[in-house]
Amino acid sequence: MDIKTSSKTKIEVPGFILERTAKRMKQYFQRALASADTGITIDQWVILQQLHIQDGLSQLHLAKATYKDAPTVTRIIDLLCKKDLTVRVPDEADRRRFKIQLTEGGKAKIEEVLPIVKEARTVAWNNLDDEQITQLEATLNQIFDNLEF
Amino acid sequence: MDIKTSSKTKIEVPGFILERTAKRMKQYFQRALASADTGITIDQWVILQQLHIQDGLSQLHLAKATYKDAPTVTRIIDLLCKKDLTVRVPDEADRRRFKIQLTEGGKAKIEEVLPIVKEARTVAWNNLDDEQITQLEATLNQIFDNLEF
DNA sequence: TGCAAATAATTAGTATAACAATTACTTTTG
DNA sequence: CAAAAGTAATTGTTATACTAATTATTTGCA
Repeated sequence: MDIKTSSKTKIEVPGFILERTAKRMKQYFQRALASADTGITIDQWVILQQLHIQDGLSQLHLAKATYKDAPTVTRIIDLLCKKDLTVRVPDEADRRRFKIQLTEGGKAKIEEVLPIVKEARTVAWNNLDDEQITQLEATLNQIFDNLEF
Repeated sequence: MDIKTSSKTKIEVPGFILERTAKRMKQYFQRALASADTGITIDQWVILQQLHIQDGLSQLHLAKATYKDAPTVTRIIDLLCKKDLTVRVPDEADRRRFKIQLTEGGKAKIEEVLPIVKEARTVAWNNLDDEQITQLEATLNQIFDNLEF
């Protein structure tokens, strides 16, 4: 019995396909970062990338922008700070907050990692035309909106 | 500054949309299971569902069928066995293996959970026609294949 | 103004996931 | 047939995610 190729013995609902594709994509990006010895994970990259777009965000802003929750962001920032890629700057306007800022090392890390991520993207979207990607985004966003809570 | 609605300050590449949609879907199903007090997680459900399709699979077969890795399956089976939903039956043809079998409780749990999962699915696929779902599956499978390793 | 409610960050506990390494067993093959 | 190679399950470590609870601070409202 070969589970890998039998069709009647596999879960094939769209949700499962979505889940496994997202998982493999994440794994692929993760391995690309690991084999290039970047020293960061894909989730840490997502935070760095967000800071690249807009530096000095609070942790809660980062959480909302990246769809991660607050405890997760706390721990990712802990790791990024330990690696000297970011710093927590107290927000003097609200002493509960920090502004998370990229260090010079953090900015350098972004320059280092960006080509690796772009290369992985070209692999992922290979054989897909713009129309398909647009359609994919629209459908995914519809599902996302359906599941608003 | 409202991060939630500003478009220029958000990461909007297709991979990010895929990731966040898969994450929200998983979260939605997870909450449906939790609020109905099923006592299982969505990942445990995936294993149960696979056993429902084909009972008595080895852990490695389960891993391949569900795209989880072996250690993850070991730990999920540990939990399912602790809840008396499955049992590890030694495979006398190969003493390295177990056959994972549903208990009566496991079968009952599947009957209990299936309607909850089906209901969540109708919410997820709301506003999508069959053509869109077919297209979505095809595109996702193309991406999945692109990232074969 | 003062106190209750809300907010930002953190901590703790459990579950999932990747990877590496280990143990026990089976298959290959020399 | 015995040693080597391969396989199934497990264990350990690190990271991410969700929930709940805690602390510190700020805001809202009576």
